Amino acid sequence: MEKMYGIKEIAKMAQVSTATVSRVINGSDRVSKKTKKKVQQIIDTVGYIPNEVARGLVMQSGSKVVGMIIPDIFNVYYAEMTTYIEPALREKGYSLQLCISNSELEKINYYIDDLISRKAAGVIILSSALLDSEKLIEKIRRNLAVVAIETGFDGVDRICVENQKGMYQAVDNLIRNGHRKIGFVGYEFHHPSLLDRVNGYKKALSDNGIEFCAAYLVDEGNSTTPGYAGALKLMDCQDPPTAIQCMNEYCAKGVYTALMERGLKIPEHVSVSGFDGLRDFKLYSPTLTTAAIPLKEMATAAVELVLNNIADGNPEVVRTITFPTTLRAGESVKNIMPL
Amino acid sequence: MEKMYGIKEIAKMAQVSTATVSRVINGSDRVSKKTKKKVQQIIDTVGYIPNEVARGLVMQSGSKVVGMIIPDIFNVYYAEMTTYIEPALREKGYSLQLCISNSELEKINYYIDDLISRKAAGVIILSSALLDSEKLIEKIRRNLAVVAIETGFDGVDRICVENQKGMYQAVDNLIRNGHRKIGFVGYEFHHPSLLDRVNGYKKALSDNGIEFCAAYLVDEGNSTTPGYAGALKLMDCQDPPTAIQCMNEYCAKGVYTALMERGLKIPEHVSVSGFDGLRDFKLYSPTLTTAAIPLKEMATAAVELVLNNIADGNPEVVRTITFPTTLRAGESVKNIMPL
DNA sequence: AGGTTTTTTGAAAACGTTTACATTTTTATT
DNA sequence: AATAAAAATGTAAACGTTTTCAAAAAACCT
Repeated sequence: MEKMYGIKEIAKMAQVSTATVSRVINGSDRVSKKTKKKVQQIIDTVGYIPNEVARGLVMQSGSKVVGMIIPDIFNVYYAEMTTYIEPALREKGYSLQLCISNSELEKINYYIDDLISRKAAGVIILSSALLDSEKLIEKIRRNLAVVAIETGFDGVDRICVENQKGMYQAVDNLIRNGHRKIGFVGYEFHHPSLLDRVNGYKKALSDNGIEFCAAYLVDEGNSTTPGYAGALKLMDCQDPPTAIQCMNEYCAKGVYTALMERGLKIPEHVSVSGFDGLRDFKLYSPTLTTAAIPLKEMATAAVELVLNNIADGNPEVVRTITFPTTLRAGESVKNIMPL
Repeated sequence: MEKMYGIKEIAKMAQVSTATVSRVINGSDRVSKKTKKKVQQIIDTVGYIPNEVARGLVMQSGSKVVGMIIPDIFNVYYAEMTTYIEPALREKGYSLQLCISNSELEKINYYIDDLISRKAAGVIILSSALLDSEKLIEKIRRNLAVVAIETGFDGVDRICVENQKGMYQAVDNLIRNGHRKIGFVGYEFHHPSLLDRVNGYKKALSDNGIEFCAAYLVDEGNSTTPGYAGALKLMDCQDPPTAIQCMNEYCAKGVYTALMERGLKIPEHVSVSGFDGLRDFKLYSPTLTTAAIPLKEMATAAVELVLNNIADGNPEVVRTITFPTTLRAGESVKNIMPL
């Protein structure tokens, strides 16, 4: 990693001042065609690349980096988010610093300090856990443009999903297909969003005059293994449900496996309905009827918002953008309505 | 995003010089206990966080950032890599800049320039495509500590997998279980590693005196959908194979689905064998027999190597570290050897 | 006390840029 | 050809740190 050419060397070679070189680099300014050409030539031949660090220092612009704090890149929900956010940022000239938090407050703290000290321009926070450190939020707000996606963070701009309404629709759809015994797999409280979903389930039932049955609500966690276990548990009820609503698609995955192993066909024997609409699960067979979250739109909105906040500073009064889900019909729900 | 305290403000408040404050911040140096305490107190109360940008500039240390260029974060292979690499870097005080390339050379070029201009310390490159831009590699080598993982990059330190040997073992295992009609799903040439795997398959056959049958080699791509199609194609042979070896686990996923849909039990009717050993696919049922790549060890080695190169500069003569695979027995292979 | 060593501190340069302001050159106007 | 206006260029300060070197203060000897 030998000594790089700097603007000074370029200036000397071109026999102009560093100011002129700087102006050439940054295009815009007024430089004569002749010198511009001369300087550009030298820049090209030596392959000079401006030092963003120095630039950031003098311009007080911070480095054009946006941090993204996520619990886990392995979870396809976050992976898909990342897939959308990174290009959107890059398009605007920003780089993405990936920060994997495991939902640990300590790590989040570390990353925030890191981003601040690196003069990152902003941060997008995704978290599956409720965070409520007043001090942390204050620190973030003072130093970074910030937006949170579906997170318990209060006091910063947020991108949200209509979890309750979405779940209501999904369950209502089951009911409209004649189901009245509807199990719910994947309950676990560690995030308000999840609670909202369960409330949507309950509300759909009660609005349709169906009594909530505790045995139908399986609360063993919201990933694949609990989904698997949950489906088995439901099928072992003395009066098993005819349909299963899942907290998310990880659960649905487990439910599919469990039902298949039991020799129960979807949707002939049991209907299944999901939540999230992730790209990775589109290959299910039979295709899953699911309440799809507009992940891409959310990602775009988050980037837009954070860029806004970079430009204008975080707003005094926080904004919340809420996205609706869309019920995407698949083959996993059967109409059992008596004619 | 108000004006932050700088070292100057701290110095003024503490009534010392900036040099002293700097020394306190960086611990090590010789400062009297009294002043150290005084300064530290002020730092703590105002919540001063040093400006890494300025620090990087004067120290010529570059920013403590390592880029990671990957084709696609959605692919769990890369997601799992990322999961291991990020914490390993963080532990050493480095941040990860995520660069999603879609295997496009143009984007890779962009990211490299970006990393260089930001004075990143190094870059870890994963690529599913063969890259051979002499000029690009030269530029990388001159400006960044670099290591490539399983990539066609020549001329930089590399982390590799014994693809051929691994596939040989996997297929050999099928043969030892009595299979002689062995299909291969997922062939697609866009990377040397994949070719190596196919060669391993062929070699295992020939070493065991089994003639290679072109109809058994399905080359429609190496992801889930082609895996699905490939399995159907194989089963439609007039003399279908008794076992299917997959290029990777995405293929295996498709194969599983296809066989299930055909009502073919694994391993009773058809044995299936995979490659990669990714965490995400451990939930398969029946569990997949697979040639597992030591992803975590590779990630650790990559980080170690890149840190070495950050410290000592890229070596004159490139190093290659090759990792063996491990055959992980699951339930997907049945022994049909006649007794 | 006085001198010597050691410890602690500060002043100022340096890192690689951008930019306000001043100066020089070119162009336009008469 | 002289002058005014516009365009191009250069000088030097600034960004927030670290660090070298020198100076001041403290500690230790006789």
